Amino acid sequence: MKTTVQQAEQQIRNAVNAAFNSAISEGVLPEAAIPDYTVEVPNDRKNGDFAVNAAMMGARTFRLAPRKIAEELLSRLNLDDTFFQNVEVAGAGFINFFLSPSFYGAAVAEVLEKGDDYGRSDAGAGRKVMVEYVSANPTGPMHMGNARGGALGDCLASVMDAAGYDVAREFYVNDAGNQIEKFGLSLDVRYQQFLNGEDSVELPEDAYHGDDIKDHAAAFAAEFGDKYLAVSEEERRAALVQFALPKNLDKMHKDLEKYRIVYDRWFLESTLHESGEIKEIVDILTSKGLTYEKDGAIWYKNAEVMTAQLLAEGKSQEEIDKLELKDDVLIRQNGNPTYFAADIAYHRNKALRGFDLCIDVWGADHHGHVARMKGAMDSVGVGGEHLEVLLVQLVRLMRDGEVVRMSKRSGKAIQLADLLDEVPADAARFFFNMTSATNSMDFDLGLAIEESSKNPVYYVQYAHARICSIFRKLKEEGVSVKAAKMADDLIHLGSDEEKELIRHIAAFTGEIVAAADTRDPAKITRYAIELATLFHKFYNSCRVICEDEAVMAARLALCDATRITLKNALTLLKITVPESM
RNA sequence: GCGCCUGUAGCUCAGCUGGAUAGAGCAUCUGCCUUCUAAGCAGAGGGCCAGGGGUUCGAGUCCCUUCAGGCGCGCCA
Repeated sequence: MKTTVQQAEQQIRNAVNAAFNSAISEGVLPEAAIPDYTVEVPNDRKNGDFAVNAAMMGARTFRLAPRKIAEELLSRLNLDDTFFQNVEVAGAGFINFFLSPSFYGAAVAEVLEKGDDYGRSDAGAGRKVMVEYVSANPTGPMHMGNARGGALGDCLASVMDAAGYDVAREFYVNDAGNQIEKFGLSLDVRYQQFLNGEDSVELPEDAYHGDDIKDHAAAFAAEFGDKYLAVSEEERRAALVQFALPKNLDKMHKDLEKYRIVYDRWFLESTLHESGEIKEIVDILTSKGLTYEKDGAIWYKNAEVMTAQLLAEGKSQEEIDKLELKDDVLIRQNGNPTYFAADIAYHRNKALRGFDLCIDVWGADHHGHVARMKGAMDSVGVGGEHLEVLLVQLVRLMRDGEVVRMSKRSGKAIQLADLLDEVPADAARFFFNMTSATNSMDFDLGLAIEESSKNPVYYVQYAHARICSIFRKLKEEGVSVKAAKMADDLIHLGSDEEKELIRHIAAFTGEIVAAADTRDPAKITRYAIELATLFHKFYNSCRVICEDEAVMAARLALCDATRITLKNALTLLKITVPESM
């Protein structure tokens, strides 16, 4: 079912196309294809509610001045039975359309009718999409980058769901491989240091230096004493990992839940090792002649694959040479598969589960792996075009105007949990979702904590609470108003403030689709802010509770439509919608 | 050196597949509560859209180039 805005746009296209056809058949315009024009919303309302650039686009093919074409079209435009009451030619040849009251009534009625479903559409046509995000290393606590990636991935998943995709949320747990060995080693050293003193063993530079490791070791020692000093190093480390890893994962679950992120599935990397899927990857690549042995390791011919791909894309050999493409190790000299090998297996696994599209949210520092991952997916026969990587630029944490380093290993990192202790989840999610992922951002911790009441999230929530307050007051006073739900009842919504508010409300569905298409859920955050602004303006200029019952009924309907839209937008972002503040 | 991202108001950021006079919040200043929530509204100041070329009816937006900043180029993940 088309939204009111879509109907309006369709009406414009029908009228313009019909005008073109009759102008051509009358011989006023030469025989030619109708140009590919756009229907857009002008910045300045003086230029109409919608504008069409067809005359300019057609100037060349019709060999006529845009203005002249526009005039000819204008005289042939039929606006009967449309949402438009007026058209004009302006500027370089724009054809500007002005909405009639029927549109505003229809738009509000649409919201009231759809309620909680308002904003949802079937634009995504049920395509199966997986959004994988955060996927933080379980060897330590989550940091600010995870907080941003989490907000982005989670809201993107919601937005795509609302846009009609069949969405699954997933967390990839790196519970195997090198970093787990390093985790075990670090725990082991701390365990020995705890029992035998700081100087008994030295913690290697590249091990995990965070306090969380010490805490785990101490807890382990408290439970098992020095029992594990007697067993083999291998056994000791395995026991330590088995002790600490579930605790970390449990903490991650809890922290993310506090952040309102709940996954459909936590996918364990270890299952890929156990199932033999990683070995399968190596076998497939080997059977295609894409591996070789060197220095006791098995390598993947990334350079060869990438070169072929880039040549096919039209790149010159010279340009490709400059990239200095390198091959990658799949199986290390020690027999352990690399992260890369496991990751290929994981992405193949996703594709085989039937997802049409897999969106990975990665930190921007991983961008160098995007192309080779897609290439590798092609190589194992699951099509790299099904993978889309969303790179989130890094968050720079500021405190008192100074940059705080975010190294997980420094032990001084600000963790997601710390953030959520100080900043409400509403504010954190909203803040991280105001800036598009392509932009790096500064998160001023002091500002977020001390001045959180200045956060725009309150501004938006306040608009909602204000509306609820109006309805509450009516109820308290026992005033009953005949519901204005039909477009005809809403004819009284005629002020500029009312019309602007309605136009913005009417754009909600399209905004969600745009946010899904561009993978930019921050659009919805900004949409909500704008919606709140327009409501506050309306509220200050138009009294809702007033003498004229018909006006009051119409304005209450508009308030309700605004409330519904605000609620749906914030709910999409998993931000609470208070009824009073 | 090569690659990715970024450069718009004092600060943080919008600006949809190129459209008409470049926008908002914060900050600064001035007004508005005896009537629905002042966590609000109205108004003011503040800009060679980093610089330079090009493409066309038209460029903040597309292409080339220079400069500046961030990130990455491991048998790390």
